[in-house]
Amino acid sequence: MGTVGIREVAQRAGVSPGTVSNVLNRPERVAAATRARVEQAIRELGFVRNGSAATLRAGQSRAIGLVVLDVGNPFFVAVARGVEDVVSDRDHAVILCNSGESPEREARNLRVLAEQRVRGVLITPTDEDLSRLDLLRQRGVAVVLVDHPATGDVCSVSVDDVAGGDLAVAHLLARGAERLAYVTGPLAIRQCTDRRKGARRALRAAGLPARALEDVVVPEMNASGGALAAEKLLSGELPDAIFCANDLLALGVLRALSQAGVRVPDDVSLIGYDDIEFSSAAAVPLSSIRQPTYQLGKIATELLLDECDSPTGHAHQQIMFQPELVVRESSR
Amino acid sequence: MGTVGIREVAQRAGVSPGTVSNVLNRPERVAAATRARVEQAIRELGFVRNGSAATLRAGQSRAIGLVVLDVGNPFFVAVARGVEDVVSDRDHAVILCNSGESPEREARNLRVLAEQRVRGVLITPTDEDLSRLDLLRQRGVAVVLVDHPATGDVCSVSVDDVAGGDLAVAHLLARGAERLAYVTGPLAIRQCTDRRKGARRALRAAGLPARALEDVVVPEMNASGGALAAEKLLSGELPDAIFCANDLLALGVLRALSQAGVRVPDDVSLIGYDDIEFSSAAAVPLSSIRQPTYQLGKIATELLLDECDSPTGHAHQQIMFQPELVVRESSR
DNA sequence: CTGTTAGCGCTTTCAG
DNA sequence: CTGAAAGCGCTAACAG
Repeated sequence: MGTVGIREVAQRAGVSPGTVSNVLNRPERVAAATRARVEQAIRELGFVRNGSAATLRAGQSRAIGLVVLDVGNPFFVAVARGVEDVVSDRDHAVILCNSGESPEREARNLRVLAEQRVRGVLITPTDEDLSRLDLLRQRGVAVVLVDHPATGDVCSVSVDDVAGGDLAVAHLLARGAERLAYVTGPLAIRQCTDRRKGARRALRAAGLPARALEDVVVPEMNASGGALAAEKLLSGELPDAIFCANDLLALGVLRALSQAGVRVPDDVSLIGYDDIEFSSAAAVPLSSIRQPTYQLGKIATELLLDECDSPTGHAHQQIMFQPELVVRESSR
Repeated sequence: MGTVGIREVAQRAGVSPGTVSNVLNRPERVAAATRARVEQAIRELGFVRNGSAATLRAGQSRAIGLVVLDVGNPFFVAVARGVEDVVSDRDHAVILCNSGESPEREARNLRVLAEQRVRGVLITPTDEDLSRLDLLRQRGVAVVLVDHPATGDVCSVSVDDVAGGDLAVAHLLARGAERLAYVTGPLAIRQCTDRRKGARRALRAAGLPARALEDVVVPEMNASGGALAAEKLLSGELPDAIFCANDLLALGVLRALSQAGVRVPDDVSLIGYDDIEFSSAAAVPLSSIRQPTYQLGKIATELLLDECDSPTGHAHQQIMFQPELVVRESSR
């Protein structure tokens, strides 16, 4: 396998390696005729630029990292689309990493991204401990928090989860629920605790005690987790209404309840969170809290690239969107 | 930002750069005491190895590429999980790329992967034209086709789509359907044509002419595509049964039909393909054709890494799984 | 507008 | 078991 480098191309086109590099990176600085010769040589030789060499030279690559909690969750897929669209406009690449809600995997992912010398990282952290990010930031890698509000010297783009939890539970209460359950993933996940905080606020506003809302914690925020939660609920006295920390959980709850002969919303009301596409198509169309997912990814990426491009004259900002209640059959 | 390289670590630990490299890559060849000193220096300095430099030196990176048709499709997400699990066991990384069913984006993705000097590529091609892959293969990059049967000198792992199409339509016919529709994405996509081939085989076996199955082609294999197909179907006389080339399409069809007041399965039977998790939770639980998705990713990756590890003593093989019919409400 | 050149940080022989 | 040194392929600065 003859190594085809910039040297060989240069030789074939009768120019110097520097000129080939210019054709690749700043074509406008090369005379049209020379450029054409070089481009032909590139084609004939099947030359493909060595990205590692370029990255090594430049000190950083033309890529950013995106670390999400669950690639299997359509919520994050939608965010990723927003990221992808902005990034490819600017001729960068996205390295998509999945932490699977595990801090250890998150740390591994961050190390790989650091090794790859990405320009920046978009991340939905697995927990409150942001010290893992310092590894990156100290090295001059820009970081933007996605779906996680920041407090200080870092950009973030998020949605008001307290408001969302409030919205969801206020709605259930308005429909007459008195005993509620909150089905959630690990409480180390910020989204989970914030949504609960909002739920409790709604309870207080209605004059109900916090114990009117029972927590059902499961290890994974997916349909299996939901099924597990439903089992727990079925083993006791069913509540009037169930608020799930995301739609995947709600879908799992819905299925398990139906199989047990419990009717939604007649026997129990149900509301999810995220308003993923599948929710409206569920056996019982699911009420949910909608978030501007694509926007989340888009804005976060713009913030990140802005920080990369002018590390000095960049003011960190925390952007927070408001969620929206979507009422469907499951809580009607 | 003080650049912390292997040099600085070496200096601090009082050893040579070569020794630090050995600690990183072949720790067993370094005396325990020396190793401990080096590891401490690494920690104290917050050293992170420069992956580009290592890749440049090695000629290839410890990463493989995975190019899928649609990251938004749970089918590919499941495949990706299989890939991820094998790869991380072997201390490699996955670069996930989305072609979005577009040959142009596929070509772009492949170029990036070539530039990154990945060891190998797993790909579900957008069309029959595999020449785009030669760019890689000529450069010694191993390639395995995923969900796409190969014919010759390349590995592939796939599921028998002709059998799947046959299974689906034979089932619909057995339930008494006489006029059918096939809702599909672009026929350039192999899966789409193979499933149709199987469908027609079932028709023949039942003594029906090929025209008993009307094609409804939409540009994208997702829920919007399905809605579009439903519109077309509603503008004419509805068939007895609808076979969709994947579950996302079927879900879209289901929703659009329901909104138009058409009842499934009473007015029209419906079956999808892939048996994604959401299908069983749909408004009308969806019949579908199940494929061993996780296995697909797992086996493909094992084949790929095998080829990478012994490029010479590697025999290409084409593995084909059989799909399975799953009957639910939508065609009962 | 084009050529020359000096590394980017790491790994890997080859000596010691 | 450890050190010295060459070079992977590319780019950017400077000279012509």
